[in-house]
Amino acid sequence: MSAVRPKSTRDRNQEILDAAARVITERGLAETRISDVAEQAGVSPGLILYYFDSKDRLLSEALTYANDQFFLRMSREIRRIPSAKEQLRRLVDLSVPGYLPEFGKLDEWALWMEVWVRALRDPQMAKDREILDQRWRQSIADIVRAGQAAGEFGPGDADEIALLLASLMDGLAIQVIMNDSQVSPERMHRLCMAVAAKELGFEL
Amino acid sequence: MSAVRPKSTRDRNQEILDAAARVITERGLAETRISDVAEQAGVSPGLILYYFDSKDRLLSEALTYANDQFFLRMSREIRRIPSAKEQLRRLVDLSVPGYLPEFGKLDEWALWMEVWVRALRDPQMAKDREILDQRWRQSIADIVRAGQAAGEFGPGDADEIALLLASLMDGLAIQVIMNDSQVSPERMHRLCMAVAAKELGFEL
Amino acid sequence: MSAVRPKSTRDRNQEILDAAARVITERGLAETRISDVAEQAGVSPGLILYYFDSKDRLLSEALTYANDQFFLRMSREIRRIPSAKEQLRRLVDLSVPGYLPEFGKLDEWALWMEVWVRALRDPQMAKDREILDQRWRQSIADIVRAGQAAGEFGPGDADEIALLLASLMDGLAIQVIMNDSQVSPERMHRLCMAVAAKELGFEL
Amino acid sequence: MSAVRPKSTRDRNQEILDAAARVITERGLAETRISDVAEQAGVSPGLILYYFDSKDRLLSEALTYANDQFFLRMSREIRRIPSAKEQLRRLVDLSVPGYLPEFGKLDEWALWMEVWVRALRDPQMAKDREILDQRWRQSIADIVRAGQAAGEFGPGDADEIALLLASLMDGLAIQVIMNDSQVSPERMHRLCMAVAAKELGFEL
DNA sequence: TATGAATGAGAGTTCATTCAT
DNA sequence: GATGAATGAACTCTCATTCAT
Repeated sequence: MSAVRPKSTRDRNQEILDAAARVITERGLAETRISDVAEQAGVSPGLILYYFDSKDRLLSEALTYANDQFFLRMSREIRRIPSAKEQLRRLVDLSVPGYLPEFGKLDEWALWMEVWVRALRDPQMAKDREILDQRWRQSIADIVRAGQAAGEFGPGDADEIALLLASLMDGLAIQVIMNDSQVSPERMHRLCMAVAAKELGFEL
Repeated sequence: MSAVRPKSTRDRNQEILDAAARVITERGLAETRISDVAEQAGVSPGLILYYFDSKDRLLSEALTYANDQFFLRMSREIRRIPSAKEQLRRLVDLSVPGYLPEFGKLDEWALWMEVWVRALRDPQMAKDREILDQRWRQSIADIVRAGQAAGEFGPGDADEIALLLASLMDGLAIQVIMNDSQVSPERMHRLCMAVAAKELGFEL
Repeated sequence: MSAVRPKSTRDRNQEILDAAARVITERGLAETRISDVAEQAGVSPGLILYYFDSKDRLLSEALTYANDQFFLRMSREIRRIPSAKEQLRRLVDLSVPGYLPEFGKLDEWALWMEVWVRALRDPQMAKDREILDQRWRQSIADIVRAGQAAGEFGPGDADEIALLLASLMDGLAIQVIMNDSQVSPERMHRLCMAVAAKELGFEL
Repeated sequence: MSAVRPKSTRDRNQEILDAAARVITERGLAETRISDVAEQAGVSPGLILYYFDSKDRLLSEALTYANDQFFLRMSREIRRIPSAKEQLRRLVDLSVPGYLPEFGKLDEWALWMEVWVRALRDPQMAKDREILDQRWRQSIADIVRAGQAAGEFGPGDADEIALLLASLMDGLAIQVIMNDSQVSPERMHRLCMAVAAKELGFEL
């Protein structure tokens, strides 16, 4: 009934983080101002600082928040797939920027690269990044182990293979989101699956 | 008030680019001020703008310049090694951050990551990055082809293997320079060489 | 660090324009810095840019604003005078710099000259100047027509006479505010009235 | 024979003043940089300061120099005309900006307006301006007196009439060079000649 | 004379942050 | 909770001026 109802702290927090992630994706971390985030969130710049103590805090939280969201979405989706091989394929599908037309090219990876650069000098960010990355590799390793247990994959050190695949995807994704003329999403996808097939001994 | 002996334009240009690269490595692109570069170069801030029309121009040039320098140094060194396998090993040695104690950990890779982030929104940087990256993959592919011609390596698409190795190194290096507790320089080195050995059919 | 009680946007706007006009009058357009205006207005330099997007914008607006104020003050005063001849005399009184001891010599005319110079290259200023100038000549022409209707003045093209008188005052005022030793305020006043009397056929 | 021959101090001085006048006319005093003048003169910025002690000095001298040149050119031309009435007409012809198609519209007047603004706060410029202006009015008065002596003109205070005409031309010229839609060069010319005819009792 | 590298003193502008309302 | 006026600390960039060559 009331025209303007104050939102719960929790809602506002998320709204602002969402807005921040969107702005960072669009303009890059360095070009993101508090007022941009405020505008995107439809609130005043002052309110941003009311919820987050400083710009730095806001941006850090936004970066990990967005990555977290991505991870959760992907996990939820993959958990529903019965075959490990298909899980792996879906994971690659979703990780190759621009491979699935329904997802933007930049979105997750651009943020992820900002995380890297920031983590170089921000210890908290570095810590967060390590956690996120290990969780990511862990979930790949889990798929590998599940596939091995199910007989879908051959033997091999799951953690080593996970590190290989995760790193390869990182390295290739960089070039894909840069629109490198020689590294198309399709080529990235093919190479990732080829390496996975070779390492895990399955047919493509 | 007091003028100092002028240097040749060419020298100054390089001096300033060197200084800029050093500052960017140390503080990060976002935290690099013109006055930092000036101080590092031992000149006045005004002079920086005298040689480079704007801060943006300076930083862009510094990034590609530094990468170029790295590539040339590595090429020169590798060219002197007779065996392709040893060339590859040396290339990995030099690429793994912190693997050789005589090289700093950050240096090249930190700059390289700044290039990525910047290239996302700066078309000129994007163009430069693509050129640098292709040259890099090319030189790996050349080693592969030479090794195949010499019978050191087994068959395989040299360009594909080069892309695989280059991307893998990119992805792993990120984690290594982040001091990821699970990805040491040694582990990165081992994994790169293992993949190379497997793909190229040579003994470690 | 310490914030001061905010004023209404409208008030602040006028305060700043007033301050700017005062500073321009005192120091000249070329020597007017944002910080001068800020100091004069008793606020921080940042606030000036908060209200006016740029220094240029501020100065342009200040110039037309001040001229506008002058015109309104003069109009209000003249409207109260019943006789056209006396209206004309009062208009000349107020226009001759330094003629009335209670008015500063520079004030309006110095600003007006800055408008001229700026209008030479600033299209917006040129447009504003034309409007202000035509309004000014119009109000002289109106006095002339009223006097003719009332039989105080003889016949003649009111617009032509207005242009003559306005231009003559412009040209003379320049020399008066320059303190030209041969063109005193009194001489300017006498000459203007003499020309008016001759053109309009009234006794001084 | 020698490729580059140093110019005489006198020549260089004039070249630089000419260049400065041209730049000021084009860009306005406020936007004139030493390097602009240097470029226009085809020399290095350093040399400008070698001939003129400071930017201020240079600009002041350029302004009076250009005005001086204009006055001398006009005087020379008028002296050759036998009839005072025709002398006066020619003087008006040359003074109305844009009236004679072979002369630029801005040129002299734009510089002259810069003189006014600068003279407000620069005592030396003020002194120079007064001299130039009195010389100008004097030469008009001389024509008037010559015409009266020759019986071309009726009686009247020559100095007063000169002041009237000079001021009227100043005031009208401002509007003409501003491209005021209601004050064309022709209208200015007509009005000046009409006032002259009325004051001096001659037929147009 | 002439050049142009080099300096340094600003100036405008941006923007995170504060705080009265 | 929410706003937005206000501050002030940077920072980039400009430009007159100097001076070794």
